[in-house]
Amino acid sequence: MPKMTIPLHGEVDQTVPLSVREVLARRIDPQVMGNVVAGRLDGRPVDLSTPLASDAVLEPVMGDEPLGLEILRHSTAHLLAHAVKRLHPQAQITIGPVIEDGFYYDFLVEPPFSAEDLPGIERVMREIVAEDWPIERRVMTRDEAIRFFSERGEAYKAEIIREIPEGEVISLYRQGEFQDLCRGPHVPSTGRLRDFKLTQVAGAYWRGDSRNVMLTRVYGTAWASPEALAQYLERIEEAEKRDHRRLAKLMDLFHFQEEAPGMVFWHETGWLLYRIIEDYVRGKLAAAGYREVHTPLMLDRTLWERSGHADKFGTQMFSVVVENREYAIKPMNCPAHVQIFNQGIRSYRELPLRLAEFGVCHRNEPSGTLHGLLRARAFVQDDAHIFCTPDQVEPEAVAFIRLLFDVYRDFGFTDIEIKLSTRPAQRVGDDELWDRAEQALSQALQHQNLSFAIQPGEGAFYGPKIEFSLRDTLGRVWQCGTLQLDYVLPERLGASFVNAHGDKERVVMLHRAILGSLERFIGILLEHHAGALPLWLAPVQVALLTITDQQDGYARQVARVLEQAGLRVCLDLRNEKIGLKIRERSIQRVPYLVVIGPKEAAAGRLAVRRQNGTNLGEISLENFVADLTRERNRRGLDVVED
RNA sequence: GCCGCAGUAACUCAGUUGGUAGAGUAGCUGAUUCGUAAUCAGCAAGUCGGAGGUUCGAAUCCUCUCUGCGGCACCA
Repeated sequence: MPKMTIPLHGEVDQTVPLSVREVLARRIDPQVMGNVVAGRLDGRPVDLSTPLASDAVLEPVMGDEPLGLEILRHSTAHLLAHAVKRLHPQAQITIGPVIEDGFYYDFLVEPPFSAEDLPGIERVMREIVAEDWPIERRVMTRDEAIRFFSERGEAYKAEIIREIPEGEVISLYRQGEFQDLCRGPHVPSTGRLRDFKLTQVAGAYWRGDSRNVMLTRVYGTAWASPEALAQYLERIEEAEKRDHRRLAKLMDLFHFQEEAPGMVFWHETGWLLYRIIEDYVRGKLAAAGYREVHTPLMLDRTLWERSGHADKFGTQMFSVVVENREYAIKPMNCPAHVQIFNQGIRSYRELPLRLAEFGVCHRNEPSGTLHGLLRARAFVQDDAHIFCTPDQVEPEAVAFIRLLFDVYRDFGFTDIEIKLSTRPAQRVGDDELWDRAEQALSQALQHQNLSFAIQPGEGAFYGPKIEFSLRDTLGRVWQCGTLQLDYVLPERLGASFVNAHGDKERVVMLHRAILGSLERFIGILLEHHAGALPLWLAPVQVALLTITDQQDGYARQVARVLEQAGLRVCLDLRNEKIGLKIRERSIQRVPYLVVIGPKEAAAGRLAVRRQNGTNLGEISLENFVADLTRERNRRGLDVVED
């Protein structure tokens, strides 16, 4: 409904104060009133029960607008806590905020809930809804509130109240026998909460700190209508269908197994995809003046001590002991690249020197974090280090950002988030150096009219950095690209050059990656496209499907022509029905399926259909090759014209 | 690493209170030569993640351990 604004002049009767609900009910159709969850008084969200004390401007807050949904979800979080307390009076309530698409509530409860407890909790929630308790606000002093919760054994609530700043109003909301500390506002009664579902349980640390106790977190979702709830649940299902680990099985790309946790077994088709991407980036880097190198997988521990990695990340490095020497498997390539830079005496004339490497890195990621390709222990980055003079930092940054956007566009990603992380409290280098470094990076971004967020204090101790994140079709954000300025590593590993005056000068290093880990990027790509990769990336681009063995000869000829045009072809001559062949290749996400029967063989043509089921009808081989070549070469710029 | 859950045939899963494992798909064999998302029949297939324990007897109960899944913390 259109936003309604009610100026209250003349509506407020000082002797008998009206509530927000009463005033709104005078203007709003009773049926519509059922969707009003709260009011906005001079722009401030308030409960419907709020008495109107003075003239103001009042608007209704509908359940399906963003603020209204937030209120619904927050009230549903209270409902959840209410149900939990009813089932487990000894449980302690802590916090229950609204999050994207839902809410959660953290409890201290022994033993912790498991997923089987959710239906029972949900049942009690629905009972409380049926009881339709009014939700009432009241205000307490700090001491009253602390005493109130302490007496009820709610130590966490009391702790939260102690930390509320002086002068802030402390309000509680009551529904039946349950009361919770809350700023509000809330829906007027529990009967208003209908379209919700508890989705999962998980452990979560009190205050997000792993040194604290682990609480039990219950996640839920709530919406303004059954349709909206159903739509959300469908969206979740859709996302599950896109899971890259599931797609990998269907498409026969890779697998994991117990003996190599977090490390990928790439199958033939998956490795083909991997090489397509690696070769593409390799070409881009070469064109941008990078030199590709290759360095050892493991290096003596002493080098990592000198570089500072052993100190900071030692526990996350794999190591091997042989003949009393300890080698650390590299978690990154940079110290090795410095070794290459350090061979001989470098002149300023050689700078900038850009060293790239597709080297396998290993990081002992904590076991609980592994997640298919998206968080692996062995991976390859499109990694490179630029050794340059301080003056070259900005132009190098500009060139890098251009290259990065070029690459992202080819992969079909245009929605990029940029964050600049500036000097942290713990850092090395003087302020003047940091001023210059931060300015070089931010000017490089501004130079290209890119908008970016600043994350103050989030830079690495050795220099500021820019992070580039992609937003995929499901709206999820993935950090991929990075550009980091580093003054420390050259210092620690003694990397310098001779400047134009013949003096030795410390070189500046830029760490940079565009895709980040190739493994992770492939996982993102698969989920982004639901496995249906753009033509240029598809490991198999065309499947030729024969109707009977009478067409084998013609199909072979067609395959040869397509292969000569540089297309990746699968020739399916099996004695199977065409329906089965189409089904299998569709599941494998082959972009183009070509049916070859007696008709096509006789006419020397092709019956073409897309992976998504669109039938393109009969095409000549010549036109087919031309169309596909064009589509392939367009890469990310392709707009499929159906 | 922490909390919860799970691990049964190549894959997806079923297997009531303990009584020596079952389906669909894939595979193999045979038949079928077929027009746009599953042709039919037969056969074969499992130390029930691993180790230990309880028991006359364990996929099932207990302990330990590994791996995976969902979160949390972490992510150079």
